Amino acid sequence: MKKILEMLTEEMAKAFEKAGYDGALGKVTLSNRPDLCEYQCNGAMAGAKQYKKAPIIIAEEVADQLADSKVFGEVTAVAPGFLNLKVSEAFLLSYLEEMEADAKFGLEMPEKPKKIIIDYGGANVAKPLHVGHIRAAVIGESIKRICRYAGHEVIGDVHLGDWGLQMGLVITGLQDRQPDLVYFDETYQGEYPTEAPFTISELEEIYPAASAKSKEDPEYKARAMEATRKLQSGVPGYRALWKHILAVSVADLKKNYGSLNVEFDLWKGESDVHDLIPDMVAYMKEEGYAHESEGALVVDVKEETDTKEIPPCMILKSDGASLYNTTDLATILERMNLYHPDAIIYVVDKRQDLYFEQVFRCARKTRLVKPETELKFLGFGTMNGKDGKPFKTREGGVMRLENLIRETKDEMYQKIIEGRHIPEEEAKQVAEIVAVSALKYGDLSNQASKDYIFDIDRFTSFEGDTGPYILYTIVRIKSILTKYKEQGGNLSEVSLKAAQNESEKALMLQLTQFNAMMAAACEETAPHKVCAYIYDLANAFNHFYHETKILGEEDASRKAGLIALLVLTRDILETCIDVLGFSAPERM
RNA sequence: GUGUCCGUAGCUCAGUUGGAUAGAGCAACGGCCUUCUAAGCCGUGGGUCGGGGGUUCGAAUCCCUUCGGGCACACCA
Repeated sequence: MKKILEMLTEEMAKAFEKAGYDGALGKVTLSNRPDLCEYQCNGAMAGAKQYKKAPIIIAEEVADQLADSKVFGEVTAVAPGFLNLKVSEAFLLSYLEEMEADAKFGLEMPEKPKKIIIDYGGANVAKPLHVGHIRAAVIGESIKRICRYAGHEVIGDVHLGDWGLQMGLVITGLQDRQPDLVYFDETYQGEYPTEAPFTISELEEIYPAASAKSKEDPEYKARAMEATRKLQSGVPGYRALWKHILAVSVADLKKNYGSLNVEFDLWKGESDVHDLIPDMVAYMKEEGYAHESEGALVVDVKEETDTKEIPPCMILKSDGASLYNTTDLATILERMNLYHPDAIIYVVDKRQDLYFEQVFRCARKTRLVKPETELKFLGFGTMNGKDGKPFKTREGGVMRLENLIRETKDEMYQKIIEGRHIPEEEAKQVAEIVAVSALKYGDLSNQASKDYIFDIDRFTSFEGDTGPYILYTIVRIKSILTKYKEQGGNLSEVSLKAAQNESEKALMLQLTQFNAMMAAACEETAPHKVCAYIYDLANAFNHFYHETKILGEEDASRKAGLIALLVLTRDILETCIDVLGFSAPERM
């Protein structure tokens, strides 16, 4: 289904042509003076020079051609040459009817859907998620859902940090605590236990302790490195232990991501590509892409057009060990082999911009990807505290994601029971749903690439541009629809009617923008556009709601028309919050 | 130093890709509930779009310059 602006532009282009001007001048845009008109066309001014005519003359001539337009209800030429436009109620109604009948509310599906992999986890095994992980999770999840809704095939990958020295540290730390574990007996031949010899909270204690110790004690670090080596070379006990660590960790991560409605299709990690590295490195050497520099193996990635210095992409350290670049490149290789994606999107802290630029260039140069494969870096900004500096706990430490979520839920719960009489169980459930909306909307309503200030009081507020406000609006609609059904109404028997007043028309016009908005949000990977849209839509609805009696409407046909409008509004709002990654309760 | 992003109301942020009088929310003030959820709606005040120059009919938006800030610059991830 065409976007409404496209249809209006076509109509306007015809009018320009009929009046003897270039149809390309007929571009219609949303009005920036809603007090004067709904849409506008500035083509007359653009064409003034070309035709050596006063813009207002051109505008008037074009307006004359639209006198009996079925699309525009009102066209006025205004000095110096604006064409101020209002659409006809009949056209608006037909547009909404078509939208309503469409499964995607008028959003056109791509002719060739793309296969997209989104890498948006970055969680590390044996380490708890902290606030730094929330943006990747929230933004990545939303982009995944937006692209999926827009008709693409999207695979979300958590890409765990499950390999390397950090695992060696955990294993060494564990060995000190439980030296008699069968896993450390290298002569052991039997089956290993299926139960892990530790819990997630023990794991979370072990890692920081081991990490701290290795920094001051070189001997300890050497042991950890040896453990890492044994793990990577496949010593059975170490592998078995590692599998336990992975399983216990992943279960915990799933729980935490799950509490934010974040789900991954793939739980792959750095370990999955370990075996691909030797061949990949050999290939890069053989083909002459990689060369030695200061003892390390690197691939030059600078280009002549660069204005800045781009350091080479390092493949192997001077001690021959692989590093982050190596696994990232091997991961690209694996993804291409297994999934043949058209695009890979990395939702990562924007500080890694240059690093990913190097990796992408290296992947292209060494032909790990096809020339047409898109590698996209979607960098997000830092989450800061009210002081504008990176978010910290009151004590100054890094806050665990779990705690942040819990605090937000507690805050929400307090607000919900304040001055209300809601059963405790329901209040708790609602608090969870609303808290997730507060956190996610607070994050997503900002442009991803910018830093933003995390303000729990603001995000959990029911007033203003917040998640709870959006949910409240949806709940209001649901409440009316429920009552309508209780009064014997049937939602499947209602049909839209032409707008009868300004607030109703404004709401309808806002609804028509859905497809264009969603297409832009997908194209630009910009969830904040969805937020801005639903905020406007919620405002338009609340304005309309205030002025219109719905259940009290006496004309049954008109009432059914209003109900149909409510249903469509609810569906659009719920579709939008769903792609943002949260949902609305029935009551609140 | 090089590169890069940013600077819009007291605070937090938009700004439809160059259009009319730069918009929201919060905070402040004033109205609206015997009527579908007032967690709402309506209104008032608040701006040299960091500064300067340019491009043109027209600039918060494009170019140059300058000031201020964030971030990144090969053996971490």
